[in-house]
Amino acid sequence: MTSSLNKPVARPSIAEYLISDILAGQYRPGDFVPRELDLCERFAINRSAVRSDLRQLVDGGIIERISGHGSKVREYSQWHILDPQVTDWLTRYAAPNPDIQRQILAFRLDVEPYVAMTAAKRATARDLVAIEEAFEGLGQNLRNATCPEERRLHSECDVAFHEAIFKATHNIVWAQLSHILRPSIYMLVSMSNESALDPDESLEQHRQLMESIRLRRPREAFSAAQAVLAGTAKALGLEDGASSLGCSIKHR
Amino acid sequence: MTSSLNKPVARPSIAEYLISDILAGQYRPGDFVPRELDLCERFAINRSAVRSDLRQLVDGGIIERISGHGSKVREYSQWHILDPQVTDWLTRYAAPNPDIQRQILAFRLDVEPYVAMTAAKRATARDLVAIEEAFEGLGQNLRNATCPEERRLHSECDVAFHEAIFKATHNIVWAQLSHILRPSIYMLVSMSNESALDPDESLEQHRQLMESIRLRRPREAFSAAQAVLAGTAKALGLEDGASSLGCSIKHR
DNA sequence: TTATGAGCATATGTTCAACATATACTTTTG
DNA sequence: CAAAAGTATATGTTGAACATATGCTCATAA
Repeated sequence: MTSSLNKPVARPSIAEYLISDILAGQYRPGDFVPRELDLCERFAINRSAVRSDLRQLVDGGIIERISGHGSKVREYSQWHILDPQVTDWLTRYAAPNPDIQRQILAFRLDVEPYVAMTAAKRATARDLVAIEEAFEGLGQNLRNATCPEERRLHSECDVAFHEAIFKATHNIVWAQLSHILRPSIYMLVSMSNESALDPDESLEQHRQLMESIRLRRPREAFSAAQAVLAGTAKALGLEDGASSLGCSIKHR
Repeated sequence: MTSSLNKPVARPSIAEYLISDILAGQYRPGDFVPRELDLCERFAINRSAVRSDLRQLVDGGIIERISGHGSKVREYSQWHILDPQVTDWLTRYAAPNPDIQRQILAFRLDVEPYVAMTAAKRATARDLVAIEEAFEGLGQNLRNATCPEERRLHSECDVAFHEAIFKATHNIVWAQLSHILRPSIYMLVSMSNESALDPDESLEQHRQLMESIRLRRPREAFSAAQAVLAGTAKALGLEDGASSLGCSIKHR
């Protein structure tokens, strides 16, 4: 019975422990992590569990296993940063590399205006409901920036807002991509919401984006999405990189 | 010694067997696949191996495991079609759903012109080498459409061509996305290359795309990429869906 | 002295069997 | 007839034994 209460807590998996150490610089690309048997002893679990966790790291492109030798940390560029699991780890266990932040933001700047534009053409009433509900949540959890729980809710709604727009394209690839990007987006909005920025302005930008989609004005939706992301970039102090990349979509 | 020769052949994994049966309609969404012990007996392997393979299917979002009950096939919409493994299975074991083809093509129509445009702005000499090498390969394996091996090579080069352009954006997210899209792109180019279409025209379209990137003409690259994809759509007989979606990028 | 190969130490890869837990169905009892 | 207890059956977890791959050491011969 009590064990059922402990279960949800879940042991911080060895994967998470190792990720944490890797991101902290304890093990760097090219280094070898401790061998399986040492990990077994250290965490007092069996080898099957260790190997299961190590496999997660392999799937994420984070380590490379060499038979009879050990598990080597791969170069950062090899990591599967579009793997939801990997991005989730990055979100929780690292102040991610600013360069990675910038590149993810640059990618969103490339992509989201188009997604918004497509959504403006194809969104159904049901899609609008989802977008609107997320927007309501944004407004409700706006003020109490002091409470961590409120902040978390606000970020969740922000993510849900963007996710609903992806879904409104009615293209499975975009929809799936939104799932993949979810942790990345969460990371970016969390960080940007912590920054000191006018919340009312941000809310207004989101509102304009939503309205453009509702009124089926693709070009306005395009611009509105750009504005929202520009706000995020500004909050993160990444305007430079963002603007230099933003040019890739200012051609309309 | 001989075993080392047999290894590369590899047993068709249970995952592949099940996928094949699922795609053939043997097991449909909502159905349960045979239980683990039956699969053990059927393929004469141990349960660990079976479970390992089933886990692959779970990772791909294809089945859902219910403790104490069985493994249920999930709805197609739940499948992780951006997972390279999944798309690879789809490529090899199914004449994929035409609707999925259309949506993937629609996605590429949304995305690749932008990727090409960005590549035209940022491509280095080294990037151009990769693009050019792939293009050379395209030309060399053009004529002998009779030989399956030549056809395979041609498709490989086509994929490499697109992949090199993704890489030339110098954005890790686009680069990773190219890896994820790789099997999908391979599937599409293979099918389009089997269709009767003027190979010289296709080659010329690729050449124009390459030249636009070399000469740093983003807007031309944008149009050229559209042309290449339009050719693919035409070859697949998907012009309708493609054009209805293509409007999402005809706004320049 | 150096290059090569056999053999050994060590690490990961694979398989197997036993036990734990979760779910569905059946039976029993009020 | 309904609810609860019990049972059957499936998946989940664990631990040990064995197989294979890799790197290192040492002996031997050119």
